[in-house]
Amino acid sequence: MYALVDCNNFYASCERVFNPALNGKPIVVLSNNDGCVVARSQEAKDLDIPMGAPAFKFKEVFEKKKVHVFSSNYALYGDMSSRVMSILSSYAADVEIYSIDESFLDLQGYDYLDLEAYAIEIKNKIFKWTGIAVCVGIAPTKALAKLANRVAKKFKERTQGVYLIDSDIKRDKALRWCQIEDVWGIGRQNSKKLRSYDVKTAYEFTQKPDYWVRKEMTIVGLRLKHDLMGIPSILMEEVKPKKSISTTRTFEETSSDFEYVRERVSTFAASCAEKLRKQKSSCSAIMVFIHTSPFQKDKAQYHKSITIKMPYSTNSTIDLVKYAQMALRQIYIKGYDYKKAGVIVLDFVNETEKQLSFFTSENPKHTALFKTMDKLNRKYKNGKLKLACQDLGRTWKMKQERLSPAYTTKLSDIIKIKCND
DNA sequence: TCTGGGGTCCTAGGGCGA
DNA sequence: TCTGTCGCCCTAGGACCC
Repeated sequence: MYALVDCNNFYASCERVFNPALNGKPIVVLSNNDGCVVARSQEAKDLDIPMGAPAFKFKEVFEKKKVHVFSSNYALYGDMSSRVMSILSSYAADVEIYSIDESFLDLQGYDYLDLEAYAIEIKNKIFKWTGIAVCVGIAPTKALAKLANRVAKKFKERTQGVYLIDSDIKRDKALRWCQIEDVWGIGRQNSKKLRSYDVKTAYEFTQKPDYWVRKEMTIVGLRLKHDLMGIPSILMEEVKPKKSISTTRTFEETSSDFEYVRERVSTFAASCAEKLRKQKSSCSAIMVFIHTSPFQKDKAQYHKSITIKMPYSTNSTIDLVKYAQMALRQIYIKGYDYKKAGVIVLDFVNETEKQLSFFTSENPKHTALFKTMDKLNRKYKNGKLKLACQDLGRTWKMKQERLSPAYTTKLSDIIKIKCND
């Protein structure tokens, strides 16, 4: 059996833990740059504020309905997440951290326990120790555990936040209840396609023949179908090293100026280089993309990406910026209004296992140079050392107008309690 | 005025060597 | 030596997740 433990309205719950005055009030948390709604409390959901709603379009609703709006506070959410995950690790030998707010627990060999009671214990301990409410779904496969969790969340009163699918009858009942677009792994495109074939529920999906599912939805769809039927096909995953690192941003305004885009791409490449050095890796390929705003439909659209293989693997900011600019020159076309760009680095090797190239290699001085630069940048966060091709006047900071304190990770932000004696 | 960012996996189709 | 086929690798693009 597998358990899926999922935190309820995670970002909103984190904000509430240290600010109980928010209990019962609608809360939304915005994405980077305060762009879209990425998390909502139940009260905000009840106000029909959709996931992904652009914040500027809902400004009036927020004011009118007294919605508490927060910028993403990743320091807080990351720390709260690791507290929850560390509790979970004491309940199963194999825990797969699936995302910041959910984990799968492999409960094979735990059949001698009363699994429902076990799940209630997990739920209660997490709430007691962190203040975060979770729901637990337990089933013979991961996709069914996801579904069980959905049932637990939807019928919280009846299930007390815990639901077990442990019989064919319960499985069929849940599958018939679950709309096709709500199935884990069925996205917008696939649900549209399935609906066009009159497949409306998870149950109807499992009734389609294998060859049909394989043909329409590739091997991924077929694995999902089997998993939903109770045949384990999506297995626990171990922590794998990263295959790519990216830095991508939407611009504050559109720009057709090459120099502006070049500066942005250089800064993104520099950021990737820093992330690479942090995890002690080098990369040997770099991908750069640029595109116009898909929302400005009246304007000419363009999006293009290019991958460049480098002659040696490197994590030097100077090298990565050089190759990123080289890539940009190949895809940039004058006359378009660009809105977004990004740099993705690929093909990693361990920093210490770099393959030497016969003709060209990384300048050995760069290693020492960037070691020092990283050290200084960690120490003096406000006076960042940069390359000259980056905008030196700009302290690149995303819009975060409604950021809550980093209660658990910054000494100056720790809550102070007044004692009246 | 203002619509996120960071990932993974899979497939089709072309190039290429055995 | 020529040609066809198979399978591997690579890339771009699309789908999915949170």
